[in-house]
Amino acid sequence: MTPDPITKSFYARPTLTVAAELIGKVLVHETRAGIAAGMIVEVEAYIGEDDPACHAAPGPTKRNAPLYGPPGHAYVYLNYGIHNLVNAVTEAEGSPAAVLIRALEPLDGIELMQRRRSRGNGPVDLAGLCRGPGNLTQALGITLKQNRSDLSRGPLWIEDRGLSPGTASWSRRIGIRVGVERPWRCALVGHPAVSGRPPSPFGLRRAGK
DNA sequence: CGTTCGATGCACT
DNA sequence: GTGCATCGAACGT
Repeated sequence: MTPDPITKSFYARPTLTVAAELIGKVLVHETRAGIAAGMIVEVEAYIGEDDPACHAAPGPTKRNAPLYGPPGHAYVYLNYGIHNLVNAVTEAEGSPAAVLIRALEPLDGIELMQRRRSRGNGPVDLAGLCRGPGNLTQALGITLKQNRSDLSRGPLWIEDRGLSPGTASWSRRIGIRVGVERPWRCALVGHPAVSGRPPSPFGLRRAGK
């Protein structure tokens, strides 16, 4: 028996609550190629126009419109011209906030995911298959077509299989230049699929010309 | 080990 | 024209 997709009321709550409870849930994407799924092991919260790292910081734009839309929908966008990143919209309509899915433990469709991630070189090891927000969307075949899609209907959804994920803890968000101080990243302690970029002591990088 | 840098597309100013 | 919620190869130590 396959569990039903998590419904809208789950997402229509404070973003930090949703983020914490998404750990251990299962992200599933079904395409013509088949089903691919993994347990969520790492997320980050982006909350409101006051959060400088949130895409809603400049106020409503064409790009961030899904953040202002109904909770329980996907916000997918292209980053660095290469990577699709997937979020679950939270809170309420008009309250721009979302949870970024950063890493999964592969569960279903592993061969399919290997194929999608394969760069023609060697195979990707299991722990690295869905580690990092850009890698997991590639493995699941998530693209901009899934932007604004309803996560309670599919073909992209999140379900509760009653897994016992282990202990999660909060830390600083990764890979952003502003709003770094907010400890809004939630990840399973010691899980091999969690993306670990240790913070460099001098993270400043000057873009030369 | 560590850090740097190129690839790449699109929204935003 | 600029700047990313990234990734991984290519360096240096």
